[in-house]
Amino acid sequence: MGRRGEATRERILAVAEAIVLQQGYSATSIDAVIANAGITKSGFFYHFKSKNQLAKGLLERYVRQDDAVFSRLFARADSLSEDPLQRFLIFLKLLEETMANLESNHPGCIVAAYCYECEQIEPEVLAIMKESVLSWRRMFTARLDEIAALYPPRYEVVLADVADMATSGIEGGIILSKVIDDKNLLPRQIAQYRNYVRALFEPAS
Amino acid sequence: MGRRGEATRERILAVAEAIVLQQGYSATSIDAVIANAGITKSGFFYHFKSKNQLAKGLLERYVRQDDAVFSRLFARADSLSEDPLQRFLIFLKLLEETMANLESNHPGCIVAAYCYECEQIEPEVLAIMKESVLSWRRMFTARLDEIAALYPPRYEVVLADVADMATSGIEGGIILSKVIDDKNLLPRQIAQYRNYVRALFEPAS
DNA sequence: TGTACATCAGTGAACGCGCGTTCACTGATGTAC
DNA sequence: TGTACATCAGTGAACGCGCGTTCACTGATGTAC
Repeated sequence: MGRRGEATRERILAVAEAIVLQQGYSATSIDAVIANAGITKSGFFYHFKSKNQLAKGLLERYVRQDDAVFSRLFARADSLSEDPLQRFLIFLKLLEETMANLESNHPGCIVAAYCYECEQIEPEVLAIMKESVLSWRRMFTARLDEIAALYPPRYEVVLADVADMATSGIEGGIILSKVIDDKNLLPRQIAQYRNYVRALFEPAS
Repeated sequence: MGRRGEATRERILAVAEAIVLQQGYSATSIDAVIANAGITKSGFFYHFKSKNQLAKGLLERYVRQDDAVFSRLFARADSLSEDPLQRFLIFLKLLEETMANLESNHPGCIVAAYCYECEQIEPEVLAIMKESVLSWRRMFTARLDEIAALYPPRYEVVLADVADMATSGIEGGIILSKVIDDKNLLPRQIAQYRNYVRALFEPAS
């Protein structure tokens, strides 16, 4: 695998992702992908042995980009405060702003798209989805552990559940914002989650 | 439209819903539906003029059943308390229990499934989806309005956003519970939302 | 630096299967008189 | 109550198109000597 065809592969993935998020994986024909990528069908099969390998490539790319955004925002938040609660709240604010600054609706999450077509997706790819969700849980839980050590939570909660609520709220927010076509809905949902984190941990003044 | 074929129509819808929630709408072939429903292809087209009419029928049926569950739980909650906040909290507890008592994972939401295949769905059906989400918003907002009139919220919030968070949390919870295959995740997410409502409105003791 | 060969990054044509839809039909049930 | 007709609730066969995949090929780029 040299580096000559990398640009073509990336173009295929970018084009395919946009189609998958609007048509679903099953309804995304290779013909539609190659038409938009400016390549022939055999060219496609040079880069991906099968359509399910495309599915795998799309997921890996999505998760990688997602992780990059989270890392960037957490790094920025960490540079602005020493307090774990403030760091997390700043992160959520930055995430909210990032989502608010998208030119249009969030295009969607590959994990959620595949989730509703799971029998079309190979077990190997489903396993990657599961691992991704669990890694998001670990990432948020680690932050919440630090917070809870300093600020005892207002209610008895399992911190993994509070962590999942971030992912869950984003997934749900994306769906609602797509369905009612309101690009502000997702950032507003993130703001609600931020309120919850404040309410849980912020000491009564 | 007599009542003789009603049972067949319902059987088609029930069978199709299960397939759609696991394969997606596009990958749900009429062949698969009729095989499970024990009917011929022409029999199918007697009940539904096209595949997209099946999509419409599935959505209408799903929303009707969903509304029935919400109405039932709200009626039960209303019978147990006079206080609007307590009523809403009881409703959420009942919803949590209902979801926890499902024998396995929540099978999924038709609105969410269609949302990620929106270009395969006719505009008329997409409009019904939007209207459904907005009706859920109205239903929850009405409750929250009553609550906020009695209990001033802890933070400045738009009540419609708090209302959306219920729907959003359910949609997100369904996705996560399917992806990591944990049927407890959805009820636990509802419990988190309940915590948020408490934290927002419950007066400090 | 030139040549020989290997690999990379594709092309073009063909395949067989499954899909949604149509059409002419039919037996069972309901309705009018 | 019996008969004539209409509608209901389907059946069975055929259709054409689009799909994912394969195969034999090819020109451009890289590597060894």
